[in-house]
Amino acid sequence: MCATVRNPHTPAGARILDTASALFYERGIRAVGVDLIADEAGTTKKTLYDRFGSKDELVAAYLARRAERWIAFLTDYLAEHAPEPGPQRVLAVMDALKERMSGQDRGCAFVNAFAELGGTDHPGNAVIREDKHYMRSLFIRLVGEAGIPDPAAVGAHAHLLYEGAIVARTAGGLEGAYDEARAAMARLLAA
Amino acid sequence: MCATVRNPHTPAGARILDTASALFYERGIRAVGVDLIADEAGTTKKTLYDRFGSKDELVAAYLARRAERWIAFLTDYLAEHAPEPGPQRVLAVMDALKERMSGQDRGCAFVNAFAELGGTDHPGNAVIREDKHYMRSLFIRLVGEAGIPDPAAVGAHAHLLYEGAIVARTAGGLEGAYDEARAAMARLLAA
DNA sequence: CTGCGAGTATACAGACCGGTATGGTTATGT
DNA sequence: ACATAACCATACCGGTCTGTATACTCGCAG
Repeated sequence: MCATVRNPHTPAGARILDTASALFYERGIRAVGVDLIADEAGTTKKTLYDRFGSKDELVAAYLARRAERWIAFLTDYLAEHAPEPGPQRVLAVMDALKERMSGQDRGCAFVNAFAELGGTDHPGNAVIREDKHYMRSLFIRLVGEAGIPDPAAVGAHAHLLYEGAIVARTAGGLEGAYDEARAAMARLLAA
Repeated sequence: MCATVRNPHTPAGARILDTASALFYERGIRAVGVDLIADEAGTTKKTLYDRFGSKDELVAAYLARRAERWIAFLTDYLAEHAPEPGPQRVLAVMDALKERMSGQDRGCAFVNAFAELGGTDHPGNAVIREDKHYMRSLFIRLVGEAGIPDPAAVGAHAHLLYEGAIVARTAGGLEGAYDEARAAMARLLAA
């Protein structure tokens, strides 16, 4: 029963998802074939298709897990470094981002995926939008909890700085982008 | 003589570049094959390779011309709508962006290209960085000419809002992103 | 009139793509 | 003891990928 939905939570399935995630992020989705993924994961294409059904669904699983892990990291980071509401808690999101992205120069996985999948009916597109909307509403919530007026607008502005920083740092190669975005955010919150 | 450098400025060469540009932007670089480009341009692969040498060089030509045209559009827009230095001239960049991107929901061509080419030695990568650096220094210059203190920092902040707006609007599907970025920019310039 | 650049048309090479088929092995739980 | 899930190994399918080869036509400038 349940022929369409597979269970990827097996040792080989985990290896496949780990390998695919690294390769997709590092080289791009279309640049990585299923043969390579199976090879690098020390398994076979048969197992890959038994676990995930198709490359598209594997891509969607990659994006979904990446979003899940980033949110978990961010939540933990905020709880530890900025547990109290206030402007510092908003700025701590940028600190978390900077720490998370250190050593990763391939930018935002969701923006990159959008570049390859956008405009199609690929199952990954829903995950991409979901991530952006989550970050947007997180900023709005944090700004509101900080007692800053007009949190919908100011939170949106903070979110734009967050997104812009990732692009500027990676595609633009501008090394100070995360610090700049944090400074701009502080300025906006104080205005 | 001059075997490596071809001259793409011929009728068929122009058709190929036009067709390739539209397809690359709309569907992504790796998703579009040279056969399709030649077909849609009403010519042959032979001619494509005679004019551009390789797909990689055609991609680089696509990016270079896109940057060139955007800068020309932006320069004209500023000269017409905000000829005098001042904060309004900085904000006019966002107006130009909004007008330019109306009807185009596939985001920044350079960010998209970075998603597919980043981390390689593809000739297009230089064009990508060049564009981001141009926009960065343009913002710094405009902010400086407006007489605003610390133009290096404030210009950088404006640039981050600019980049973030494109991502939020396209990958994130957030329709008000350009207006939000303009408002945030005004707020920053006034602070 | 002749040489050349530009273009058309078609076929091919060699690799890689996503996906399927067949068949055998091992571990586990009933 | 027997089914089942998970896995490995290998071969294959039709299609597409970038890039090259061959051979022809046309217009133009020296």
